[in-house]
Amino acid sequence: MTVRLPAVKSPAELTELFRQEGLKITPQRVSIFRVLHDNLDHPTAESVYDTVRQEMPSISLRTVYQTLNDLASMGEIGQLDLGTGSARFDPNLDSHHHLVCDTCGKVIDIYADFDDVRLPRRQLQGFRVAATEIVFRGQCPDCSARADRATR
Amino acid sequence: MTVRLPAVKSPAELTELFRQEGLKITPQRVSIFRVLHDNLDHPTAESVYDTVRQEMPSISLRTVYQTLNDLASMGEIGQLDLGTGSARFDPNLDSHHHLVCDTCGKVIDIYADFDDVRLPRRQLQGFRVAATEIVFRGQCPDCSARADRATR
DNA sequence: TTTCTTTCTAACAATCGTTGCAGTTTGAGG
DNA sequence: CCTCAAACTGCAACGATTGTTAGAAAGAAA
Repeated sequence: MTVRLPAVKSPAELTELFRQEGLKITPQRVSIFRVLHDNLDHPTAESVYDTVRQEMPSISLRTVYQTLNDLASMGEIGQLDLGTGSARFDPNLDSHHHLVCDTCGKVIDIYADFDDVRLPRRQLQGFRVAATEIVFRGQCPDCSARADRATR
Repeated sequence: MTVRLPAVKSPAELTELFRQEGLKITPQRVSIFRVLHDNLDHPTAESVYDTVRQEMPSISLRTVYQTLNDLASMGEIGQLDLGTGSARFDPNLDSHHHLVCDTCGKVIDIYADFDDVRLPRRQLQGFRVAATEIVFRGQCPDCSARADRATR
């Protein structure tokens, strides 16, 4: 098990990338880039929307989804489904794993390689494995405390 | 890494369990029990519905959801969200992991304990981990073949 | 700068999986 | 049988996400 560090792309870099792809640079997109860069969390489309709307109240949720999907298909951000109802976008591209609170939905990154999580060929049955995701599920300290209080 | 075997509960056992809980034994429920028992797959509510409907055309999708949720909250089946659009119910309760085809959504059980997948306390930050899920993502043999054919 | 083409955005409607609700039906104990 | 709480059905509603389209705006060319 090895420990590593996160890494994200800046708004300027993303802007340049869009330009190279022949995509237009709009204030909406730049705003979204900024929010993603300032956010090491795992925001939902809705939460990016809420943040962007503070500086650009007219933006539509549709545009946020569109831009996040574009970024995801360009491979610039990741997309997670952790069973919390809505998809989460992950500005952190490093291969990493997740610690999820089943009570409040909070998500924490785990930077660690579990080198021995490999399947023997016999179990693969011809599958080509492209990625291995590990999700640790449980309760965050806040929710644990709240639960303890309720039981008393 | 250790290898183990699956296990499921029979319709009779589930019936008995419901009786003990004071829940009624209805033909709908028994039908659903049977389908789950014959199914080592990871059916969606919709697919259980389709199967049950063959012998009981009048059953409603609502009832299927209801019963599956009941079973899940009694801890008799598991519930998975593997990002394939809809929730999957897992009649297999043994702790196990999953191999998912990102193209067609097929899910295969992996019976193996990865004993060394543990988080050091320093990374836990007070979290209580209740379960560890490992998802291997990739392409199943069928979809690989189809993709190869398309590229040629 | 003006014009033109192309792409984007906003608004709205539609879809999908799932759940809430209201009225009707039914299993199980008396 | 009867009764009655519990379960069933059908449908409406809901949250997340996507399709559509008219109008606006960006970038290129003149």
